[in-house]
Amino acid sequence: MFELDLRSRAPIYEQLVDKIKELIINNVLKPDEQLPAVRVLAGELTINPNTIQKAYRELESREYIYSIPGKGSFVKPAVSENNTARLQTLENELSRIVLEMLYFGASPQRIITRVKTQLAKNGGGKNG
Amino acid sequence: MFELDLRSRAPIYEQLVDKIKELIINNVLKPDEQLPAVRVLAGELTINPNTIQKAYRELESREYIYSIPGKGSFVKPAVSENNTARLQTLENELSRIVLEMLYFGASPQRIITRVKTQLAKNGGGKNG
Amino acid sequence: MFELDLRSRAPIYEQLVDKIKELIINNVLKPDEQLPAVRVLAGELTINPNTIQKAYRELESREYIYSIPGKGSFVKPAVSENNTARLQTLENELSRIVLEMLYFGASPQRIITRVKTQLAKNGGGKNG
Amino acid sequence: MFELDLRSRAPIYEQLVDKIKELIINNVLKPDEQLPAVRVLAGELTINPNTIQKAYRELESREYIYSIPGKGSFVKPAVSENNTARLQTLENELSRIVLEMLYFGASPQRIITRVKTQLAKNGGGKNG
DNA sequence: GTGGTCTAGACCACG
DNA sequence: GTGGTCTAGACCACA
Repeated sequence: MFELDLRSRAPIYEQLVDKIKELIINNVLKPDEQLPAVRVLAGELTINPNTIQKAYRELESREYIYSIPGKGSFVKPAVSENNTARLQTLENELSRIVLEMLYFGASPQRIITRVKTQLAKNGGGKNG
Repeated sequence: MFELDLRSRAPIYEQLVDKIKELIINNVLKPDEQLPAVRVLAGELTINPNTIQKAYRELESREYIYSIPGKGSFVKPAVSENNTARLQTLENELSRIVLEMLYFGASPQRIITRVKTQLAKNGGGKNG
Repeated sequence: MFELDLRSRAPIYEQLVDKIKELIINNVLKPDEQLPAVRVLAGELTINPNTIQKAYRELESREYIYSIPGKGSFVKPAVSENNTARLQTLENELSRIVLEMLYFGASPQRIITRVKTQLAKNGGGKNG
Repeated sequence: MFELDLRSRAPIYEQLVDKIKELIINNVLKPDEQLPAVRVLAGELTINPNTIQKAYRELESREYIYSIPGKGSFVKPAVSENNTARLQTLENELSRIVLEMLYFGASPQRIITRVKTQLAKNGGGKNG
């Protein structure tokens, strides 16, 4: 299910967070779908259950998933409202990256093309 | 000159690196302009000179600045060549962010507009 | 494991970097082998752990080793690609040294022999 | 006469030492030829006379030049004897570099060719 | 346990 | 004056 880079500088739990976030955003994990149980995933990835736990807690606090005690963790359906703050943050990041690409010599054309390609792949339907 | 968040999880020296990188990319700090002396900046920010030095050293190894012992630290003029690897990384980040914006409800139109606005501001001249 | 010259003008951390680099290049330290822990090595050499860490950090940014926080530091397997710049630098050094050897009276024959001997020892297999 | 990189990390006096050493080894500065006076050179290079002084002192202690008080500094003729120690050092450097080139993927053939080319250019006559 | 961060304060090389 | 090096010792995050 996941591929972790145990050699990476990035903490394992953070890699997990990013991977799961990615799967959710790409709609691979559907809304309200149950995530693998902590122990199961720990077994599969042969890493410490505490690390999984930490990743899930992190995802929960960032509102990508929700947990029901005794039942498990589930993908939280995205709400297209009240995300102003988050979108603002993302827009700032976007600007920063565009600027940095220009600084390193990317042509405006190349940047626009890249964005449009990405949008063509994912922007047509509703989240995927 | 800078605003640091001493409570943040991000190390101070890394915040410094990011801020200065930003100032350089935004051409606020011009090529070959001298950066504040280690001790001076440390005094202004009331943090340890070693922390500043660590940030400067990091920026130097990432080729954003250069330091001349006994003289000071200076903004390194950008060379727009052989940045393939860096640009690749940035493009991946770009894709990720576009995807995440879509997930949080931003319309493709809004994203494109934002990018074009940014390019209009900075893509015409020479990073300025 | 190492011998340091504390009186030398060369900084301790730099001597460390050179020694370790040498051990890696000579395949004494094998790829993915763990380096001594910062505190352990500091204890053995009776120098400050920060100095060791500085050396390790330097080696990491030069891509000779990689560090996993909480795990340790390890020898990074060499990738023989895109080292054009580094090889160029080394070739210049090579020329300089050959020239200097001639100046101090070494015969061309002696120089060639020395190089060939070195290549015979290490150029046949895979750096071993 | 010289080109100094005032932005380089390398101290100016050291750059001077290297440049002059190079000129001597390449026989551009002939044996017993007088070097430019400290003040003159300082004027030409617009750097501090102390820096020139330091470079000359360094070259003298390394036996590349000799100074006659009140007269000036002169190129010291190379003696092809008693250079065993120096040649030993150079051979070690040579080995180190060859090894490092191999490590970074240079073929033995490429290394040999480079050395032979250098020898062809400079190894025919007596010092150049 | 590991490496990473930060502080306080000393000393040195350079120009 | 500048940046560079080093020490001593504290605290934190990760697994």
